[in-house]
Amino acid sequence: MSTPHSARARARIEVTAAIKDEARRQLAAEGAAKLSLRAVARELGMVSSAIYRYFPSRDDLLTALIIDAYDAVGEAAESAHKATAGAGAVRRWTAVCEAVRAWALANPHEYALIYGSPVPGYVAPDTTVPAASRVAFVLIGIVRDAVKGPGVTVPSLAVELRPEAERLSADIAPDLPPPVAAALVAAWAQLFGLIGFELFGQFNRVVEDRDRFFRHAVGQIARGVGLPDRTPGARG
Amino acid sequence: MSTPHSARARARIEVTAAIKDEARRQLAAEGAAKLSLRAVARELGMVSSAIYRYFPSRDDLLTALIIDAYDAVGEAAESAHKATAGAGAVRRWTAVCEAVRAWALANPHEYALIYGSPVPGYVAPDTTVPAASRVAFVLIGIVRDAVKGPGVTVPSLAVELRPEAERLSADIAPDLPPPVAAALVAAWAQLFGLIGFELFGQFNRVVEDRDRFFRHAVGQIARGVGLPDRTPGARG
DNA sequence: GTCTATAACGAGATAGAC
DNA sequence: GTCTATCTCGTTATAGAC
Repeated sequence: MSTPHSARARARIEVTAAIKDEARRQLAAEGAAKLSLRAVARELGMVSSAIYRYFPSRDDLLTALIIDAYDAVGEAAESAHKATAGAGAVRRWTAVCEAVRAWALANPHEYALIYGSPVPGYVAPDTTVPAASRVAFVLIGIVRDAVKGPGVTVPSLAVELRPEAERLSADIAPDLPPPVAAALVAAWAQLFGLIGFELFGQFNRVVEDRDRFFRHAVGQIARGVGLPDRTPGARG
Repeated sequence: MSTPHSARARARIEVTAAIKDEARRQLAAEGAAKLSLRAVARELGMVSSAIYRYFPSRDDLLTALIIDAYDAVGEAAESAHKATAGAGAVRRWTAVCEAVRAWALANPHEYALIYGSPVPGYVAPDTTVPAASRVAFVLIGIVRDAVKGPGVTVPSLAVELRPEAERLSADIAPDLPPPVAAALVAAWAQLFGLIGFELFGQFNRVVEDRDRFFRHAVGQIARGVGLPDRTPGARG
């Protein structure tokens, strides 16, 4: 019960990967709404009932694809974050945003799966939350580091938003001043507004030099959060 | 050729509206990808081929729904714009953004149809462009008016984005300074980032007081475009 | 001319018997 | 795991009612 086990385990991993790959192909071709276990099985030359050994339901396959997608963007963001260690806050912010955008442009259908319209009849389970939070955590990390140093401008905050800002700060980043936490959450949403508009065609016939436009826009967003253009003593 | 024509015309309008209503119901239930002419016809008690007298193809029905949705948000935005005539620029901006958000919350499936993931296999024809531009035109109008008066802060603009900003200004609003035009396009995308995140569930367990959060965030965005908090001599 | 109904095509999904 | 009978779909051709 030693080799058979590991051989079986290896086979299982391979088949699972093949199923997900084929499912991603269908995602691109037909959309998440029409993802069908039968079609995946057919394309893989297996019988439909065999798939259920790997994914108990269509929704479970969808969930796996969603988690994979969130992990992929998250990893792209984390890589850019590590690669710019020591740079100024706005530069790091921009690099991370550009990494997220680059991933989105390279994987538009997976982007649509996680940040686009909800799939009818599907509700994402809580298991997706950790993967879904990775990009946000990277952005929080950048701001957290910047707040430790000088040059951060705490944005203004209307009194009526104070309670919400304090709750946000306590929930997601206790070391951030509430106005910064609130601005950061808004910035996070705005970043994906830019990416979504480009990806889903709203920028067609409007924005042409999209690389530069994006870089400029996310820089503006970063300054809106209060990040300093240059951190004194930092490289970059 | 007087009464028979108008009676027929009236019937035609009614049937067309019934088809679209039923199609919208299916949009909400199954998503745009699964919108089916046959199902619409069945639910309406007509035979599938009869629908073709009203919509030459499934894609044409989709296009009609898309144009209707764009027109509906556009009208909501235009109403809010008119209702705040004479008020300060940030206040008008906020009112228009809130009207768009309110429409989106009230019509989530139609919002997803126009601002969410593209429908697989469907490409929107150029006929959708005028309706799709209405919200943007309202936002442009607010900024245009503000620029005529005092208090507008022209945002900074990196040299590398100058050509694109000048092109944008020339294309969409020749009377806006290029940095303002560029900031406005970014703001436009960011607005829908906020709405999309709320609607598509990214704010679940994150933002609670969403009305106030949204109002605050779009105010920040408006200031990023350079709009003055108060226009001297203006009501509001 | 305008509409509805019948029937059919080719393609694909699905359920169940075996 | 396979096969078949029965569904769905978009779309078209055709015939007839108003």
